[in-house]
Amino acid sequence: MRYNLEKKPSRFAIRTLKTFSDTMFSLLETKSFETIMVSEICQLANYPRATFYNYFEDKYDLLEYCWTIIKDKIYPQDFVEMNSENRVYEIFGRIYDFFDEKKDRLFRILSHNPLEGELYLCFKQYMGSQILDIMNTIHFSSDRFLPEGLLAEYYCATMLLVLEYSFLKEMKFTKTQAIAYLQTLLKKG
Amino acid sequence: MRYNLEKKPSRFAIRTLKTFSDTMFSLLETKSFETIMVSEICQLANYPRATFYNYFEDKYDLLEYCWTIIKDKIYPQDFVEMNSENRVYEIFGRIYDFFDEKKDRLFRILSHNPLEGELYLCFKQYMGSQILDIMNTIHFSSDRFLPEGLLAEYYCATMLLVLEYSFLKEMKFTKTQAIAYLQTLLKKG
DNA sequence: AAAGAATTTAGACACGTGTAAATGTTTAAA
DNA sequence: TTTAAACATTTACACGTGTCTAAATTCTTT
Repeated sequence: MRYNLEKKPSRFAIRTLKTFSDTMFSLLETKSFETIMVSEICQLANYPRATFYNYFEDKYDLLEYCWTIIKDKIYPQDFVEMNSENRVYEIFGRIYDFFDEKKDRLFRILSHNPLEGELYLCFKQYMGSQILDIMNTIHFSSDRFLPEGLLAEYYCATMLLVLEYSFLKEMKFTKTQAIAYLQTLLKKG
Repeated sequence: MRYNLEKKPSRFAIRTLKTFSDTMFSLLETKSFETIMVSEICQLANYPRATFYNYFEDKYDLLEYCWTIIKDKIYPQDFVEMNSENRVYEIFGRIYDFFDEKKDRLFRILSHNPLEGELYLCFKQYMGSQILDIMNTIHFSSDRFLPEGLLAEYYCATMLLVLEYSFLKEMKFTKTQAIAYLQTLLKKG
């Protein structure tokens, strides 16, 4: 990201960032991320290429910015007050709800972007890093045998797996089904 | 892959494929995959760029070919005769041994290619797809509640996680440690 | 409303990529 | 040894990328 998101953005920046991310999202409903070109984004957004590069390193950078917009809507700040045990399932449930809410647009995008494609990988990676951050804040007292970091990554990977199966592969689990599967895998069932 | 690996390769092809993959491997010990250019590979391999493109789509394609060379050395064909229960740990053990054997070169390569880099991702993805293929041949009778595919992916992801921790992150588990951790996570411990 | 700061713009540039056509070279079989 | 197919080489080209500059425009602040 070339533009500094920390400081208060100018009207310039707000307008430009929104235009570029909107354009990316709508392009993704049209074609695969691989075939989307910076020039194309700029043409649709009615900005010269130089402006694009004022804000983003490349198209991957813009994509990641798009995910951060989504994230702000998924993760409210009230995780800390929950008890450790149920936090995993609470978080999982929220992410499930978010996906469920946006599933129309999600499926439209995925119809052009296969599971082996770049978009899918980038998104999965981003979700993973976000969930891992949350998992790392949880102290799992139950299991002293395993290293903490390993356990956090294990929880994260398993959550991602069930989410993936619930929404992105052929089978579409309901929320209760998905949580039951997660509990079984995490041996709480 | 532009070159058809199914048919019997000519002397030309054998020589060329080996030269390119050797060059890639030795370049990876020198610098990051991101900074390696096709032109650079060709210069070191003493082949014109056009020859490269006769064999490979791009540098990612060559990288994947490099993995297939490694794979042939990891996976002997005698998996089928093992009983389902222990096959997971047997496979895990073999992959552990393979990594352990090659760890010097591995660390040299990783010193130029960080965990967030392309090389690491590509490799992980390739290992994942290979392990998943094997897992899908195993029928897990114990758990009828969970969908088969989900279970296979779960085993695959968990194995990858422990391998990653054993070799690629700061902590270096011994083989028995690693297997014990895997067993605990898969709730057999 | 005006000065100063920040942003946008247009165009040119060097670079790596991947393709295509024409031209040599090697291979293996008759 | 000859011959045709397969392969390698050379060369040239079109394309997208990312960088940079200086001028024009828009925003912010006073």
